[in-house]
Amino acid sequence: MTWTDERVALLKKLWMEGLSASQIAAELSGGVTRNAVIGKVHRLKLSARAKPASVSTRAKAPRPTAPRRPTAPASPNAPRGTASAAASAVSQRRSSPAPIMGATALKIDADIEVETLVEPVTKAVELFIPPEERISLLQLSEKTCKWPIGDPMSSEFHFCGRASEDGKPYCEFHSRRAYHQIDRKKR
DNA sequence: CCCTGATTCGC
DNA sequence: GCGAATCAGG
Repeated sequence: MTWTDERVALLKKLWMEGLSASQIAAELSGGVTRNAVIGKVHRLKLSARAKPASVSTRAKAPRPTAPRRPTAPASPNAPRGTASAAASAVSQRRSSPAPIMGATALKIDADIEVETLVEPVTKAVELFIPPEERISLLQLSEKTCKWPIGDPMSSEFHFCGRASEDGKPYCEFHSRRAYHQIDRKKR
């Protein structure tokens, strides 16, 4: 398939409406992949989309230096898994499914982070952790699941604490809760 | 594992 | 110009 004016127009429209590249690819007929969409979007120089304002930290140009095209169709080899054992420093700043916000007044500014502080702790906890396994904030380590459970204001508040594997911040169960799309539907 | 956009570079 | 492969991140 080629990029006809119509297809490009639709691409622009959908992209500006905020649809993801894969969604747009699905709309456009012909085996168009999301990569094709993204590539086109870049060529059209319209990757801006509906940016709120500022936050244009575009400092991300890796430049791997290594050749990218293997030429061979499907290489059984997976040159992945590079160096990762030396992990060590476990940066654990953001990405907390539930807000830890104390009652203290932390200046929140007008950041977008706010949305994150809204729906996390819906109703009851979906996973019961035996009291023996519960751990407090101070007991968290690099190998414990850091999924918060309960009301931060309550004395019942605790963290999952089960083993988190491979440098991940959460155990397998909560890793899904954290990353996997919950309502991947819509459209 | 799922997904997102960003980038590179052979074609 | 195109887009698969790859990266980096949630």
